[in-house]
Amino acid sequence: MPQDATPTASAIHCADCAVRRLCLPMELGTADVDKLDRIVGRRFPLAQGELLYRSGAPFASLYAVRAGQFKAYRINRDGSEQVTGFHFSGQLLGLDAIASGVHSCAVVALEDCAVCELPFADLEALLAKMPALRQQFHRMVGEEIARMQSVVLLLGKMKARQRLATLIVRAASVYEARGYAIDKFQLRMTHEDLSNYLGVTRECVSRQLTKFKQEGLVRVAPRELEVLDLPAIKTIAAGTAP
Amino acid sequence: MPQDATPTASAIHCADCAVRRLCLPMELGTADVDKLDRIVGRRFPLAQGELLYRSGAPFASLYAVRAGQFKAYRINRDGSEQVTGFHFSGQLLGLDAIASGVHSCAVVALEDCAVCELPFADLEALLAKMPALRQQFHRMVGEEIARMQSVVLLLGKMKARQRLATLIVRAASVYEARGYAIDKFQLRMTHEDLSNYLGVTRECVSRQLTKFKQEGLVRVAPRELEVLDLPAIKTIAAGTAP
DNA sequence: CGGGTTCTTGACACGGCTCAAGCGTAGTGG
DNA sequence: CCACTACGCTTGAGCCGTGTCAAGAACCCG
Repeated sequence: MPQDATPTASAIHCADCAVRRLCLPMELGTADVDKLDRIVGRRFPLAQGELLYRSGAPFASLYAVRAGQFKAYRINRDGSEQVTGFHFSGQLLGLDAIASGVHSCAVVALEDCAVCELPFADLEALLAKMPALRQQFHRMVGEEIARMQSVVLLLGKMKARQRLATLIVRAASVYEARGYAIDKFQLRMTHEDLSNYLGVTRECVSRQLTKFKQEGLVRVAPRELEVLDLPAIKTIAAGTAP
Repeated sequence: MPQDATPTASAIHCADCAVRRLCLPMELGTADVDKLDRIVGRRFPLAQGELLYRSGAPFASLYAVRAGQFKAYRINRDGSEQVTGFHFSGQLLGLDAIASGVHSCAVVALEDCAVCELPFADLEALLAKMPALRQQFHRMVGEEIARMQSVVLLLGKMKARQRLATLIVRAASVYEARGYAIDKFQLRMTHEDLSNYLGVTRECVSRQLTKFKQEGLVRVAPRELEVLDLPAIKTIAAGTAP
């Protein structure tokens, strides 16, 4: 884990952050954002492949993603890896450790990223004083639970084709919320990670993608996906069409 | 949803509750438990099959389970049901609605149950004033997230046999934490619900249970399960043995 | 006792897993 | 600049676990 902030770190503030509308500041007033800004610890970059924290690390802080994509995963007893989610700018990382005080997941940067550290003790103290912040925090925690529930739905009920379609639809909406084009985006994760997350094999992801390609729904470039027919993919994701 | 508390409801307090060690009061001091006790709204029973709340209902309160078992489920667009979890005494229900303000799941009583209503606005106000309660609340929210993660793991990586073994192990630990025998317990849910939760078919659950029976690991009576060889089942659940 | 629900069991089909080989691209070092 | 390697992706063949469909048994409740 990197120990130092970048030289420009002190110039970055929540008030100017590109993703403040998606992050804890959300609808907070200027004064409240300032107070939040003051408890933020280090704001630092992570290079692709670097670990934000590893599984088993003691919990001290939450991390807000300012830029980039992350992968969260667990290591099972048998040594196998389970990807529990992909995380984007504006999201909070580390919520799963609040209960036990230990990070149950490891989190790794899928590209060059930037995060803000939120020492949990300070955040808790601030939550006590600021009802609006408390509401936002509970909102984000609730969103994390809702997100997990939708993953359960995906893994419990869908076939491979529908799972992949669902992932594409979600990726599109994630990029849309961040102001990017929804019809062409970069999938930073490998098929390996993708398949792990979707609960199928690498080969299966590859085959399903090939099918989508043949049906003219997507165009695939290395590490990039162009969505040609989002409505059709949405139909597949909804399960109303095969 | 029932509208009236039982005649004896006013006599019930958190301080005397059988599951206070598992619920929000946990390690709180007497004074703090009293304050929590005062914001608890209705404490009421639910008959088997009654809905605590339905999907889409506006969120106003969390519910603490005082006694009994619940099933939480979603209805997909195509009308199918997805069981998202089973809930026991001491657990908080409704956390998934904090983000959106609307319950995304419905919750139904699998047997005669009793719950305590926690108006969320009141709880929030109390959280601001009581650091210890805040900590407990965050702990329980974190546990919910961790619980969901383990479901994701189950659905994403395990075969049917391992899933069922995992469910039995968890049920045993749930009953143990509540002071019941770990080797003989009642499964209030139908195979239908069980299979739905585990992401397999009814028939598959039945077949796997039959196998366990043949191997001398369990004995099955209607709606009841006797665990004969918990260590063996734990081994299966861990994935180290088939 | 009777009617509906729940559970069991069998036969068969199919989706996805496994194993294996081949391909393309990026990065490395001579 | 071009092997050479490493890694990720694609594609195929065969098999196994589950889903599906169907029938019957057991159970529960009125």
